[in-house]
Amino acid sequence: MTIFVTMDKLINYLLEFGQLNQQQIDLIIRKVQVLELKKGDYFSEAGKIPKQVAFIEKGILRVCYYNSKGDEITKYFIDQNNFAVDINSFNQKIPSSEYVQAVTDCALLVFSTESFNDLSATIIQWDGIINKITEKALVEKVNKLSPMLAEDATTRYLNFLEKFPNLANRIPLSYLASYLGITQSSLSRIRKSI
Amino acid sequence: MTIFVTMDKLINYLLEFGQLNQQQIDLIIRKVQVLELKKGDYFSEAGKIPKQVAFIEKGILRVCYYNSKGDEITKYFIDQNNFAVDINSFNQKIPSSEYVQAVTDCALLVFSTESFNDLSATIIQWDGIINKITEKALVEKVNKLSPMLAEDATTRYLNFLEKFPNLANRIPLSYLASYLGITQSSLSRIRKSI
DNA sequence: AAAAACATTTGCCATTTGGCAAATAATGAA
DNA sequence: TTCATTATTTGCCAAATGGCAAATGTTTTT
Repeated sequence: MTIFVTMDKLINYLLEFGQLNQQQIDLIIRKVQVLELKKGDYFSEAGKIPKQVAFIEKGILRVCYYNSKGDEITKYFIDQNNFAVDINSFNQKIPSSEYVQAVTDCALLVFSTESFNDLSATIIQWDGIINKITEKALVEKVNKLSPMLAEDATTRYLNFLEKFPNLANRIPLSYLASYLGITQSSLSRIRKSI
Repeated sequence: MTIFVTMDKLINYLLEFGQLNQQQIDLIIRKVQVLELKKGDYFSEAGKIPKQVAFIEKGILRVCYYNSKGDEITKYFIDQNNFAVDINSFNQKIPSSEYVQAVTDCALLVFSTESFNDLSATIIQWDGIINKITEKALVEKVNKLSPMLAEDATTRYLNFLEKFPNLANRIPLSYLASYLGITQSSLSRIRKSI
């Protein structure tokens, strides 16, 4: 069964960062492939060179890695209507130490590296738009992570609830706990106390 | 008394991110102003639209803000040989809610917004170089912040010592404690226990 | 040098969070 | 449905960190 997916969200998103005429928009749409992931599927895996850039049309991804103690840590979640790029290795063509997993069923709009480069060569505004998008995404991550250190676990959990209201009860506790920097049991107790 | 400052570090830094011919380099050098800050001086202040971009030739800056409880929080430190830009408001021309302060005596190489725009218009590679620099700086911040949540305070302190070996004892405890997400007294105890 | 202002350490105790294992609940497979 | 697997909750106690105020140490000013 295939879900009905349009390019509208992607195009509107791109247009927030720069102008594109209809011809350019058509070109972009032709380079996109729809990829559907089931909850739990991987979009990219550690140790491989990530070769794709994706716009999340629907669903939520998480980026994670194993720390030195061997615990799996969720570095951050990426909500729909955002791009998912491996910030560490997309540019450098080095293997990633992180992997990207679907937290819920997802519909992704995927650009292969080649299409991406084609667009960069064909559409003069492309690089500028992508840079703005990347910078904005990174700034948001910094702004989200930075205050977390100064807040206690309960506050961090409440903030998460605000950002992803209907997610907290649909994902494994372990995903969320490692993102919040606490253990599963602590998160369980925090939940109870609210 | 004026300290002797050359443009070498700045130019070498820029050249890591793109090619520049001698004529372009001269142009850049002509746009730069040397600004010396004493320990404790402010480079930019909250509530104002930051109008400058600076390369830290020597010294260390910190970016900080007041949280909802009114505590002053050090968001991050910026070491010499890096650019200091207000990531939130440089592009948007909105007032910053953060301020930037010299943690040690500093020598900054400052571009006014106008010079910066001139260079952008004159040197074709300029925007690309600056984008790469900005992205790299942001990625480093994310990568530094993200694991901090998963580590205990002692580990965070030890990591800081590694990154800024000769700084920890020369700055107020409060700067460092708020960066590490703990109280002054806790940091004091952690120090003792090492 | 003395005083004042500021920064750091310490004691005491409360609160938060972790670690581990067992109990319970939820999910998925046969 | 029933069994097996996996996820979550809970109890118990230990460890980490916070809050506050007093003591001590350091720096700056007069």
